[in-house]
Amino acid sequence: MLGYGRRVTASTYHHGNLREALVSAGVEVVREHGADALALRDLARRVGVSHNAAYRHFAGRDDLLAEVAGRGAAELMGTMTRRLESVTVDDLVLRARMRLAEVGRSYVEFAVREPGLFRLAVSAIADVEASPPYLMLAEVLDDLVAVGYLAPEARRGAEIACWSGVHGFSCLAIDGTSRLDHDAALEVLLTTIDRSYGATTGQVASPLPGPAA
Amino acid sequence: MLGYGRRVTASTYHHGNLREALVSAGVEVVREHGADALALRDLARRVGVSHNAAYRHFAGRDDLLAEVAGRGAAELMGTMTRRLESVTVDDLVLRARMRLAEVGRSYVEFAVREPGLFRLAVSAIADVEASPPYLMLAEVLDDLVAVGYLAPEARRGAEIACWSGVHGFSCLAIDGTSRLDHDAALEVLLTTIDRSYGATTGQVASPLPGPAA
DNA sequence: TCCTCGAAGTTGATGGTGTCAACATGAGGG
DNA sequence: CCCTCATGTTGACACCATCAACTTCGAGGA
Repeated sequence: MLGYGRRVTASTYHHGNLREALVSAGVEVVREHGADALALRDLARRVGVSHNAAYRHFAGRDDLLAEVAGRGAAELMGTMTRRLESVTVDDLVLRARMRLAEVGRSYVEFAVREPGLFRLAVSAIADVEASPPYLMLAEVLDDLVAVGYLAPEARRGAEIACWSGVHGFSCLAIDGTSRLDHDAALEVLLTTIDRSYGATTGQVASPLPGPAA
Repeated sequence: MLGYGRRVTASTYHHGNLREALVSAGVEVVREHGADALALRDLARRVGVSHNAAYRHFAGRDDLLAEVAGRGAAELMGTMTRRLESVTVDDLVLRARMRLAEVGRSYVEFAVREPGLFRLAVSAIADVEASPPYLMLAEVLDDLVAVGYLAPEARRGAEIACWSGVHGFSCLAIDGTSRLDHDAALEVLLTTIDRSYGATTGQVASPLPGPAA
């Protein structure tokens, strides 16, 4: 037997599940107070184990933080994927445009909803051009070219341009003390990008439908 | 006399200049190692004063950090202003477009050159819509409308959209481990914005001149 | 069945940090 | 000339990360 599923509330010497318990406690702390507030000793206390127990499962604080960052990134991509799939429109061009906008909206909304996890996840991105958000954008942008809305000559580097826009908006919205969350501002940003891309194929910007509401 | 200009290397009991010495030491630390690495005790050591001396001039670590953030913000605005004024082109429309691009370039370049100060300065922004970068963008965008490149209907919210783009690019470029500094990517972003604004008045995007080089 | 061996958890120490409280100094105004 | 009080100092406390040495206990072989 694999030794998991230890009996509840039994204070065994061996926790049996420490690694997972620490990570999920870590996620909770980062969610509520940010990555700076994560302390190994505090986590150990919460889980009911002594300080230093964590060192049997993680090389140190940074290692645990990296694991938490992974959870955050996974959560972000999960919600983005769901939102992408929720776009159901028949017109191919409109559908592609709305998918791009929805990627941006879901990204920003996650950042605002989970600033702690968001900041940590982003700070852990090693290779920008190999990261999940980049790859998702790449797909959506390819589609935009395929349906004839974005000109192939303007395709190169579009991932970074789009990501920069929504990422910067997210940071401005959650950084510092004042919150800029005005939905209208985000729609302006998304419209700006959409208009620019339409212009590459001479299409006048028909208004982009707003959020699903 | 104002008690300043104390004699060099004289180990007086009263430093005479502690506040300034602490702040500039703080700027140096943040510049080289980031805000997280700033420790009051370390600063005191560098300045040759005992721990706790700083508490005669600052309420605590956060207070000192705020002062350093102010210095960073001032430096950022200084370089941006100089770069803005360096745009000397006769054609009014082209000049306005280049000024917008130059705001973006100088912002990103500062972030890449001084990531520690940049991050700290941005994190200290209290009211986004009253911050110096926002106000500078507002001026440039007003100009863009005045010369007939940006349509008045598309003017609203443009500060946030532009700032989001360059800010996000900056963050992606300096965050995490891998650096994305590819100049070409920034030009793509600036072109995307420029094209979008030109489209609002039906102007086809004549290529935007690259960096002064 | 028993025994051992190593993974998992514990205790303790070291050196770092921010911050409070009480004390010491000495420069400048009365 | 001396007194005052802003400016520095010393000491203490409570945290923290991390290393080293010790303890426990579960699983697998004899």
